[in-house]
Amino acid sequence: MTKAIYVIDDDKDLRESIVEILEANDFRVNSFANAEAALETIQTNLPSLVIVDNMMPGMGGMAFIPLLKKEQPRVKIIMITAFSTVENAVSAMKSGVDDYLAKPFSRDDLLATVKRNLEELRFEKELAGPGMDEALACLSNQIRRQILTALFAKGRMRFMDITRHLQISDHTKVNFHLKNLKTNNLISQENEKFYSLTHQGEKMIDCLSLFSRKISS
Amino acid sequence: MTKAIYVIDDDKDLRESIVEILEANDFRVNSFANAEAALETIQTNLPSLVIVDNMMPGMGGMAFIPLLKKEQPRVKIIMITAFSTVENAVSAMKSGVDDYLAKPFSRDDLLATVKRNLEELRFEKELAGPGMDEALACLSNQIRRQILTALFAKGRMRFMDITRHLQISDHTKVNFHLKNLKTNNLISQENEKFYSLTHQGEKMIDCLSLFSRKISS
DNA sequence: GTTTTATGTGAACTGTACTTCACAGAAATG
DNA sequence: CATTTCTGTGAAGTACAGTTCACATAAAAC
Repeated sequence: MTKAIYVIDDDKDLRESIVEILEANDFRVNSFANAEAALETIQTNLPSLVIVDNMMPGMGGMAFIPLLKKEQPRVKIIMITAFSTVENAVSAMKSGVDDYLAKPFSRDDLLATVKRNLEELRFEKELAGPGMDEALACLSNQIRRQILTALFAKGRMRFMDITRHLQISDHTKVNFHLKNLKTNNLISQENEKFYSLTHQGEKMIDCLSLFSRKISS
Repeated sequence: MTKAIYVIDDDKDLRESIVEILEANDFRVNSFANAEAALETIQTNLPSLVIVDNMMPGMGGMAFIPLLKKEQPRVKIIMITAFSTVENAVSAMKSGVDDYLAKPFSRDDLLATVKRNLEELRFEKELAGPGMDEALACLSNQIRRQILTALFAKGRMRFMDITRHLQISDHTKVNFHLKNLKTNNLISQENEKFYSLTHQGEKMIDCLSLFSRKISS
């Protein structure tokens, strides 16, 4: 379920040639002759990337960007500029333009720019994902990491075994962190007794080990 | 700078044969005929692993363990048991014994057990390291991750560019997280203007990307 | 040169993570 | 059966992370 690319340009020839190039590379494209038309469709079909000419009759590209961002904040915007001048580049950057295509541009320029921005978007989405906050916060506690490594080494342990292994006098503290780990699906409890790592938990051990190597190197 | 292994056994023959095996494998070994002698030395030369017989005249292995743990909480303890009975195994586990060697044991038994426990220790130390807490806590915030990915994509950005890119209205919030990232050496600021990723920061991007793949898989 | 934008600092406030304490039923142990 | 150990829950308190607000100075724009 890849999201759409919008192409917005009043120049029919250029617009159709862009659409043709993108569709030949299996992108899903919607094209519009002006910004107003694009805004009408945006509610029903959110784009992940927009290619827009900054010089257009009616609403120009610059006026269009804030409205677009309001509907789809994470969209990537590529602006087509007639002359690659410094002034509009700076002001457009401030409005949230992510990339430029200076006319004239080649087929390869277009494809490279589009692909690069889509890749950036994928990357940003990946790292902003909702699970990341919880997972990293869960691992950012030393006691919880110690529980994970203990379970990794011993395989399965009972509650008080873990508590003693960590040399923690207050067992309720351990219980707190165990619940946290269980909530995050890193450990599981069998028969109301033995705690052990889940598959997710084992993967986190991998991550942590790689992590510490990166940090110390 | 590898830490020492203590061998504590009143049986002179067994003790010396253990020492010989370990030293032949390049371990640094201190040997003692009784627990009291070991405790005298422990202050000046902290062991990372202790092999102790549980049946000894004077202080037995069981009484020795809490005193040992008090001095060196993270030490790994391997207990030599005459008969591998269930009862003392359970009670010793509760005292913090990490592993057993049931008499008689082979040279390979000994070496495998020692190596396994030292490896466990190294692993635990690695993941409990002081830098891990801060690094993971730093990355557990979505805004900070977004800053990192933005800097990764754009290379270098000014303060307000970052703020706008994240669509955050309150710039002081961004400043807060920037300071945090700077404190953790993930980003740096050149010429009082441009922020960019440090080498550490780039490595964290790697980690995060691997991390998200592990989580979603 | 006046105004706006950029880039911050420090204090107050808020919410969340973590700890500690008091208690309590189930299980094991003697 | 009495007692200790195991395994928890829930409330209260504490520390820290994160937010928001008020303000301030330097640079840029007009």
